[in-house]
Amino acid sequence: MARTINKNVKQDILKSVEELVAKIGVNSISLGDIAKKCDISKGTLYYYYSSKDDIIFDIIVKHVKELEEEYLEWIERHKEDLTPERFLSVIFNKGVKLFDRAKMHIFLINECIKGNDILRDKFNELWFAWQKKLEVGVLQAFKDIEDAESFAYLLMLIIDGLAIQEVMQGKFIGDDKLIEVVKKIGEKQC
Amino acid sequence: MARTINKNVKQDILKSVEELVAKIGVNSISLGDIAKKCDISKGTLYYYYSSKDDIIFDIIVKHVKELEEEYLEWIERHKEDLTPERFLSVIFNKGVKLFDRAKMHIFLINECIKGNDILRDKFNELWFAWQKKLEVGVLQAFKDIEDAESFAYLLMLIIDGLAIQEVMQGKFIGDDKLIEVVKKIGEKQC
Amino acid sequence: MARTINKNVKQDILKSVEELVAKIGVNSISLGDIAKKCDISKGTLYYYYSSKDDIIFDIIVKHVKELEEEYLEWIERHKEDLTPERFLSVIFNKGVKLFDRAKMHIFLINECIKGNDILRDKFNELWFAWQKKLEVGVLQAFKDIEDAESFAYLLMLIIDGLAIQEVMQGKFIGDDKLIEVVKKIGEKQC
Amino acid sequence: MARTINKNVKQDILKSVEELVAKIGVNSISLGDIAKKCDISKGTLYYYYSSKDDIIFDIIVKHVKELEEEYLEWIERHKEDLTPERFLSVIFNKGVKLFDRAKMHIFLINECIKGNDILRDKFNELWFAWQKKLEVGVLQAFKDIEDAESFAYLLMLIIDGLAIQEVMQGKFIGDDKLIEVVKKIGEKQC
DNA sequence: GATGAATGAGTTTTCATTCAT
DNA sequence: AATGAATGAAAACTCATTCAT
Repeated sequence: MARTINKNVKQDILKSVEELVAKIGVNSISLGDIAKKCDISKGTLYYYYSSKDDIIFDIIVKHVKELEEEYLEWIERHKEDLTPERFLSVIFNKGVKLFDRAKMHIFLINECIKGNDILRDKFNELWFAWQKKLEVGVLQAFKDIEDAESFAYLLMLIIDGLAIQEVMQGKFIGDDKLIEVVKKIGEKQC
Repeated sequence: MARTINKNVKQDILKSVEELVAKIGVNSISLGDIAKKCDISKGTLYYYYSSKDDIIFDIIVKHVKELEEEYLEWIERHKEDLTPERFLSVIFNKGVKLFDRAKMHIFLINECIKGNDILRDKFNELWFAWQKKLEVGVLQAFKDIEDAESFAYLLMLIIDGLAIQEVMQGKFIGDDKLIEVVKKIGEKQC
Repeated sequence: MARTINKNVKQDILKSVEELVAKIGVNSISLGDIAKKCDISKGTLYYYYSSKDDIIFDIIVKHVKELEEEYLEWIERHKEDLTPERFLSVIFNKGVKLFDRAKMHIFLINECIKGNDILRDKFNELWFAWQKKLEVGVLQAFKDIEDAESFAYLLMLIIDGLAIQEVMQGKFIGDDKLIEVVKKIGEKQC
Repeated sequence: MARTINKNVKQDILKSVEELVAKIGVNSISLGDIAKKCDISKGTLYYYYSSKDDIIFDIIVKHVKELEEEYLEWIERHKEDLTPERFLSVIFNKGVKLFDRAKMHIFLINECIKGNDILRDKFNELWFAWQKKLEVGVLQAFKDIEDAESFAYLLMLIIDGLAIQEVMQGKFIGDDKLIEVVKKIGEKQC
């Protein structure tokens, strides 16, 4: 019998899992939790996904795609007045935090490094694609930048670092100070 | 009265767990695995530690302490010729990576954010203490630095970001480029 | 090697176990708990007692003996003015409750019926001996009593029933009412 | 493995647990024992009940409800000729004993007092409800009774006491004598 | 398409008991 | 006389997965 997959059910599942992952992490959610949240049976879950890993894979793709899309949208809206401050502000202050996905971000990374190479490679691929798009924004915001690629890379590191800070609820020095420091990199020097 | 715990067994356990955590992550190791690796019974494990969390707690303390110690040692050895390049090099290239603890670092963070507040607060406390020590190094390496605190904070973010990169085996742009970029922050500008 | 048993240590153990049993029940206390409360090692515990059951056995003997002694002492003190009310009052209101041992009483009974026949027979033997002594008190308090034996037996049932009420924290009707009801049994009727 | 669909799995479990509890007590039965007796897996047990306490809770409700029902049925059948003797006889001789549940009764009480307040309150609630129904029987059997409430309470104490006697296999004086003694309470006095 | 009963291998944890010192 | 390190068997509980319906 050929399977006819109902897209709506799949999306329902993903949305529910996303919420659960963001709350309690990948390892802590059981398929029972997911089924209950979706108001479907565990059997149905297995009709749409062949394993728990399968679900997580889809979540990762969705997560990075959404981060990217929301970023691109923002850049598009502000392309006229893209000052370094505003650019860095959206990256830092609103970056992973804006989308309220810091926790999921870290949880997913953790899942990737537990041994699932396919998952990890997919995440890296998507992450790298985003970095390339970040470069475009960097060039727009910092006219005099010398090495936009390295700068974009640095921003990605900082985003990951901030995600960790966010989930760890560490002492944050404040956006203004952070922006002030990083801004210098893109500015002309003597 | 006062229990004299066999230090060797406790250290044996910690070392084994460290290796296992670095290999397969906190959630993936069972107490059975640990006991087998140490060649002791599960009962003995509980003689030394009252729970799995207890063990992880000790691991975290050990992990951050060691990172700190090795860093301080390095700074001490190089205090005569602490150029910005060398300083950033040890932080970035050798930071978490040097000690081959990136994976454990991320795994431990993940463990912290799963809901164990005590664990998380301890990690934050230790991490903040290290940041303060980093500030001292920053001041030594960058004579003209304006805001050493923010810079040290940035470095911590980058270290976390690099740890993620390391465990995810993402495309790394190379230390030289990264150092070049970050160095600018500490330099005088027009 | 002949064992030289230190009476004081044994008494220390018994006292501690008694307190623990009264608080959390026989099954819930571990030898570790006992050792900690006595401030001795588990090994020492095994020097004085060959098993957990051994300890419980001693506790039971001590428990019933003390109940009996305190009762006899009280009867002796009040033999001059032993009204039915006072007698029933001490049996009911102060019976098991007086000695604050209701919980232990029930816990011990439970232990006995779990399969340990030796324990059970010992308890019964002691309990029956006490019943016989109760009969003497009954005869003193109720001059016109017809069947003192049955009455004493009834009192034993009530004491057990009250012990259960006590530990279950059920709704108690009040001593006065209970005394009033039971008193009738011992009184002349038309 | 042959999967035999059993619609009455929950009832099977309860019945098996009841038998085991009556035989060896609550603490002594493991979920493994139960599963084996029901010929199901431990997993299945947890499919129907979320914990051991959950099972015991159901057992308690069932136990008290059944005691009550059988008593009410009996009263209904004998309402025409409810002499004091017959009434007391069914309460004492057949009360807890009749239904062969004395052991379970005590075991359940013991479970309640070990710290499980919810269990205890439930038991008390049910027990009190039964006492109220006993009062009705008392009024029917003893026309001249003054304080039916206290008398019913006394009967409850005696039932508990008899349950203990039963499980402890103590020396029983005989129903006739006990009935004779208690009967006096309900009779007119000078 | 969808279900939910059933599973079994896995997990963490407890604890009475032993024994060399 | 006393200890405490070590154990192993058993406990309660979890959960991804299967499959007949």
